[in-house]
Amino acid sequence: MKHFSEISPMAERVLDVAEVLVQQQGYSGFSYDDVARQVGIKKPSIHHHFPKKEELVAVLVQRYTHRFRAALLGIEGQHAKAPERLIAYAALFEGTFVKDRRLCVCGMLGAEADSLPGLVAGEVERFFKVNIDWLTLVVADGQRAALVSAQCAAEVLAEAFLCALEGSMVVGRGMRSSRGPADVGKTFLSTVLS
Amino acid sequence: MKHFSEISPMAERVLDVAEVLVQQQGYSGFSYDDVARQVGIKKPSIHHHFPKKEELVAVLVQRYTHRFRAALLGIEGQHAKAPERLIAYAALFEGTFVKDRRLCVCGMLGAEADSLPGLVAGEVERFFKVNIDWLTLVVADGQRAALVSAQCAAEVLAEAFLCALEGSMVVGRGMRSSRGPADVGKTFLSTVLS
DNA sequence: GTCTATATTGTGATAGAC
DNA sequence: GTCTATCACAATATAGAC
Repeated sequence: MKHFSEISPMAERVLDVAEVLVQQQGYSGFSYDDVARQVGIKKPSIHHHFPKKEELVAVLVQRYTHRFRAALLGIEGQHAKAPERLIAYAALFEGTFVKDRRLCVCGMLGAEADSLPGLVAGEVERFFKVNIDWLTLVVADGQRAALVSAQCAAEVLAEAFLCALEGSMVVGRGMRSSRGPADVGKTFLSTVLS
Repeated sequence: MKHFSEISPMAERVLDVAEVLVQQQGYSGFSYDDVARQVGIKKPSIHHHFPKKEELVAVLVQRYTHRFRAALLGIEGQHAKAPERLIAYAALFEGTFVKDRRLCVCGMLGAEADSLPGLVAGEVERFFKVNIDWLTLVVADGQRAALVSAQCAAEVLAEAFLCALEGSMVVGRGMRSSRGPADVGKTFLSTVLS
């Protein structure tokens, strides 16, 4: 399989379109024809860049995870303390959700995990691991500085926080109204930060 | 559209099978043929009971919401205080998830909300409203008794709790391991209960 | 790289016999 | 109520010309 860093500009455009489609319709909800129409080339041309759907989406998730890691690095550079970092993390999800109530790519694919090809499922798993690992480090740091409640283990708190954010997008979509990830994240943090 | 209380035994079996398929594969991920094979009758016979997919799933969600309300009533009968009620509520989700990592029907459909027919989207919205309303009453009661943190409004806390539970199923599925709704619910509550 | 054409399979849905 | 047969269409995917 190709690595996302060595693909052509047109393949990049394909990924851009497919990413939004995954966020809106899910893996089984979008087709090569949807992508082709939005990109402005024909269906077989999409197959030229990504022979199989499984590969297209796997590369898409790889790129998504990579960009997420870059954003996490950005947060580390902008905020020194755990509480600010966790708020900035929630803002990442909010930024996705405010654009037409788009879901996190891996939130959507996580829900569909049962019917996902192996390659894709593996990349989704990796995304969540990366996020929980990073959150665990931030939470543990906050606990050492007595800025975050030490009532629960860092890893447990980290995972619960991630679940609340992912869930807020699903629930927010299911109800026409409701709060977004920023609000739910703030609520969660208000019970955990000192 | 038919009401779920006045359908034949065979239609009930169809709903049973379709419900699990929705939880595993989502609305766009299952087909009338999948249902037919598992029920043991042919595809057109499914259409006889539910002419359109939209109707089948709408009735399915109606029944799901109804059963959920019955379970909520059961919790009120078994537990008097808010903390116990909230723990029992999380156990409801855990009960679903431990069966082959099944998702909440409306967690799955909420993620797919963008590509859902109107009838179905309406029923999903109703499910979430019912749950948040009930949770809000329980949380408010707990706050009055000083058993639940009054730092946040009852409704806000209720919605965050629901999000954490729905999210725990999505994330739990996306990672091969991870905690289930019971663990995540417990973590959330440990920060909120006195 | 892109296209037309096509293979193959699957989908929701209907007609009409039993 | 269930079936066989069939429709119209959409899906992933490939062959081969340009």
